[in-house]
Amino acid sequence: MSIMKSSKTIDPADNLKQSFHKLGHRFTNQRESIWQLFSNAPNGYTIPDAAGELKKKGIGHATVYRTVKTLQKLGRLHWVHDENGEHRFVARHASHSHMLTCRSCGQVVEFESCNLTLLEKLLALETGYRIEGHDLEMHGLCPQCRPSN
Amino acid sequence: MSIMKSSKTIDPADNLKQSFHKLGHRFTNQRESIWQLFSNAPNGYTIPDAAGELKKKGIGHATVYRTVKTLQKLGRLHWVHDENGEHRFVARHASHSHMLTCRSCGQVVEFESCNLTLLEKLLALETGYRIEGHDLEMHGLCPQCRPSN
DNA sequence: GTTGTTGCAAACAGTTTGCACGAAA
DNA sequence: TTTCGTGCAAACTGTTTGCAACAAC
Repeated sequence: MSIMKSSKTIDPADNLKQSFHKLGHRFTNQRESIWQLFSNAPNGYTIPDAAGELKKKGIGHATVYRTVKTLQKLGRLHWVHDENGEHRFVARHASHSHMLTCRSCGQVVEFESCNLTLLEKLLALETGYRIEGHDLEMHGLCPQCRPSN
Repeated sequence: MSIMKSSKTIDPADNLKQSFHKLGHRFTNQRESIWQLFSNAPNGYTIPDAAGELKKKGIGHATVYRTVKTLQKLGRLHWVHDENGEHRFVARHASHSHMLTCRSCGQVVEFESCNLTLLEKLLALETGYRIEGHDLEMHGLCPQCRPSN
């Protein structure tokens, strides 16, 4: 059994409309375009870069900022940290997933498994915190960027 | 045996000078002040907030930005994500550690254990990546902010 | 004395906000 | 028709850079 993304896939694109409606938001052409851009970009985009692309379609950058925030809230976008610490936003296709990124070319691989529930329980016991969640990012070099030895 | 920070503590403050020298950097009063500020702040600071504090001592904000980067490179500072996604920098007292933050008051607890080596090996096998490291953050509510039930 | 570091100011980049117009429900 | 979303521009915040004076070595 693989630990890669596979099961429990998020509602496909045509359900995006309903996701917006559930939050009381409208589903506009702009919002669909913005989601399409990220969804088709395996390495994601920083917001300024995405706004640059979307400007070609006449979408203003303020709209991009506003929509990325909403898509984050909906769990559709997830960020990873660039080399320089910038946030790059990547489409998320599973309800709980993490990202493995290549520090050289930026390629992103999504994975679902993480054995952190035990750690969360221990931390809760030792600290008294109510643990609500975790953020995990893996980084390294992808097969193409890795020295071939 | 606790999973909290305890063992393998980083060189204490008087060795900070040597850490800078190892990288060919000078150890100035400003750099010491900046480290002191973070080191004494359990919840850390965003850079603008830290710069605000340090301005009282006549330290310019450009110096704060430059020094925080260096302290990061030295492994002395580590960031956590604020509620709004801002980076808050926290002093790190162990060579490998992660942060558990309270989403309400911002309190930060440092911990060392994380059982991620197995996951890293599996991911390497499945993806062909050479895994170089991981970033893990836990978040929740601290005992003071947690509803008392 | 040499060279890296600082503070200042200015430039720059990233993000948010106000508002009249337009589009979704 | 009502209300929310959009684009534009302006304001704002965060970050970097150039440079002369200064301090660490």
